[in-house]
Amino acid sequence: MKQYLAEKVEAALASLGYGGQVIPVFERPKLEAHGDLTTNAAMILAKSMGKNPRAIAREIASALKLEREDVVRVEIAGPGFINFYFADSFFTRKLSVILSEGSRFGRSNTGQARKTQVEFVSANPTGPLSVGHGRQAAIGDTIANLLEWTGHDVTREYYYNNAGRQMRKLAESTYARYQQLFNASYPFPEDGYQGEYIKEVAERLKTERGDRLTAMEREAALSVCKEAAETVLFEEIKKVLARIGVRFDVFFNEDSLYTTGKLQEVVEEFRRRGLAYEKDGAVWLKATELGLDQDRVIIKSTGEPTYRLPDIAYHREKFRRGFDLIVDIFGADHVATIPDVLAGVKALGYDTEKVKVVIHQFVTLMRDGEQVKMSKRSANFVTLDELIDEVGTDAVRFFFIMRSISSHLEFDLNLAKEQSEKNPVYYLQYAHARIASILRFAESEGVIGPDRSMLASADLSLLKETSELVLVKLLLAFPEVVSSSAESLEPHRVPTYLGEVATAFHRFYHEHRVVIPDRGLAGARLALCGAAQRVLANGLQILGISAREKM
RNA sequence: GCCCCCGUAGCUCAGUUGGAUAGAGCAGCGGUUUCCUAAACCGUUGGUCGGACGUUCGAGUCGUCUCGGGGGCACCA
Repeated sequence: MKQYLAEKVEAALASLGYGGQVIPVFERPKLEAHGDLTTNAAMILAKSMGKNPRAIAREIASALKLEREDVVRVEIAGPGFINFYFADSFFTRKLSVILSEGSRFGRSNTGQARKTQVEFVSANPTGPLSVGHGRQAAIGDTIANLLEWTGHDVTREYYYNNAGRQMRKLAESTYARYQQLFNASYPFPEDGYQGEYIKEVAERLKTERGDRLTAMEREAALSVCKEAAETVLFEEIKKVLARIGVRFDVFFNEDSLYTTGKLQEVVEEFRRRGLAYEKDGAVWLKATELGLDQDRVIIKSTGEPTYRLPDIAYHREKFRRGFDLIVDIFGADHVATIPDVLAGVKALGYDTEKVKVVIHQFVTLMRDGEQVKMSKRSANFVTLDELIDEVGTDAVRFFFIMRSISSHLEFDLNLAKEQSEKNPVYYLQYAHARIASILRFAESEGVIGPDRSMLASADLSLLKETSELVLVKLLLAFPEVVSSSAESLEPHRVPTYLGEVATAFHRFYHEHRVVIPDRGLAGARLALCGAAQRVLANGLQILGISAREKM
């Protein structure tokens, strides 16, 4: 419809001699009284022409040649908006599309099968996933879903490092806990990982290998400990991710960049371009030459790379693997590293416009109106696993997604657990279940058959009530919500929209009985119910939340 | 000192990429069920969009400054 109007308005503009000076853009007005679509083309034109916007709007409106019966009214309003009003039948007719497309309704091909990578979580296997990782997992997976729904060819990727200092510390911590099982006074490293999970790994080692590690050389034993800890922790991480419905296509090991010489290649490339130099025994990246405020070390004087070098090399690999769109999802604590990495990749000749960095803010857990203090050292550290235990997977995913990514997220544990109307997850699921119940009832009354195929043949023009039409229009907006949400990488728009759908449905349900003696109208209303259920189900699927038949 | 995010109703947050009279949920107050799920619906109270200046037909949205909260500025990741 936008397409049709755009053509007509452009033709009108051309006939008035305004051709090419403005591209008419249409949007849905906030207020229903302002029509179904509106354009501000006249106001934009007024600026460059120095004329009265309302006068131009009137010119355009009278030059419009609309032959369709779908547009019932064109109005000039406010400072110079041109508002278009469509016939109710235009909307109700399109409702059948929802039923015929079913689980595909809302999908589009705006992504044009572009090879897309979404990198998220990327936690090193040094401990259990935190609540913050949980938010990232939910955001990443939902963005990946949205990109799939808009026709991208998506790879979900997890980047991790099982080498380096942190893992060394993990090995030493595990080794110490293992030794303590035989000798309680064995010293624990000062900056070791305190968590209980380390003790569990040690116990497991004891079960599997007895005391044999105590007799081994320290380095050899450490290597066994490292491997054991890594294996156990990664299993745990994957298990928790699976609990909230997140799976990855690729686990990319940072270490592979070392063993295949990729890091060296990048350093050589920087040298060749005159962007690397040595100072104080370290290798520096001339970041100042790339527009940043200070040069950065990429290889320490010890010979070890800093995190920047592998990150740059990794991103270079992303490009080399042929991704057209690269989405990185990071927590707010990583913001500072991004400019360096992007500048480095750009210096290597890659188009960093293809990299979209999504930075999410932190999560605070609230219990009984008080903030739950979380620190890795203390005992009240809440893991993602524990959070899922407490509130369930649907609530976890919903709560992590419902706020905009750039906002701090206040996670109210009491609310998430509450099985009542206050809980926004239940509100959506209830709407879906309620519709399922209506359809079951209609079936038991013999109004529709078990396969529900007759919904598609209902006479939708019978839908004339306000609350019916409000719902119809909202349902038809779903594909646009999906595509704009995907394009802007803002998954929170989906739950916001679904909440509106649920509200519109509940209102319709409250005002009008569905299963009524008038079989024609009953059929139309059942079709509307079916369409609403479909939109809710598809939306919930994008969010990775279950759509329930009963509650 | 510098960089990033946030500041909108008592609380938690939306706000269609600069549009028309700033919205929702919760909390408060008042209503709705002989009927397909009341985990629902309706009405109502509540605002200097942190503040100042600017950009323009038009600013919650953009720019500069400022105040407050959070995060970050290593040869840690």
